[in-house]
Amino acid sequence: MRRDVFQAIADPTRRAIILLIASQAMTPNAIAEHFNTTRQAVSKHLRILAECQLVTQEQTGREIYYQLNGDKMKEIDKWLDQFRKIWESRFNELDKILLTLKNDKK
Amino acid sequence: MRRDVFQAIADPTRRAIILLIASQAMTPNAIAEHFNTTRQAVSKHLRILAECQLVTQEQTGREIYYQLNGDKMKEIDKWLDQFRKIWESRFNELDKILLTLKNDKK
DNA sequence: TATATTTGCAACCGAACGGTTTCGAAAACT
DNA sequence: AGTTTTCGAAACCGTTCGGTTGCAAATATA
Repeated sequence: MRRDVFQAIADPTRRAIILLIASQAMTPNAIAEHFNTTRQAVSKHLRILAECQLVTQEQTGREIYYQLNGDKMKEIDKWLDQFRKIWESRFNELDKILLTLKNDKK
Repeated sequence: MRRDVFQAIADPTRRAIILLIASQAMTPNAIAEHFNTTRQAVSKHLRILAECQLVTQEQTGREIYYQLNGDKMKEIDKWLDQFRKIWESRFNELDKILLTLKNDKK
């Protein structure tokens, strides 16, 4: 299937699901109550989220609790890190210019 | 069109383009040289990236330089912030437990 | 045991996606 | 002026996506 985290968070419904279960594990039925779609559609989204390990399942009886996997969320954060360095270096360059202007004033 | 940042970064080629032009603005032809697709395919990706304002264009003559818009990248960072708070609070709870255990030891 | 609930899975459908090919417009070069 | 280069836009094609409907399996309840 080759699902990755970035494709998983591309869909707004899936992002809403992630936000919903971030603070508390929930069952598919409970999650589906928050959306205007069928339970099966939510189940499909959960399957995609599980495939890329963004959520983990925990079965108790016939109920399955879905929980957010924070570590996988950090993968996105890690990807953003590449650009933070660039932003930072750009800011430093701007900083140098501002410092130069300051020194020129004196 | 309804393009948003999350859909834009869902495609691996687009993420590669973003990384490529992050440090230096480039023309579509120059970008296309880095991929095994046609220039038109890259142009399509650039259009999508431009639609959600992840990249900005700057025309000089017949060449168009595409540049990454860092502010828009921060939108992703902002979205992640919601979860950082949750991670943090979870850590704090764990921290409390650990502290309690420590105190019990004494 | 019979019935209701919770869930995943398969089939189907219209829309969107990613790609190529083709074309036209504008700028640069000879 | 004629040619080359750079680029976006349109048409087309196969695949994937998000959704619904229907069904089967497993657990709980009467």
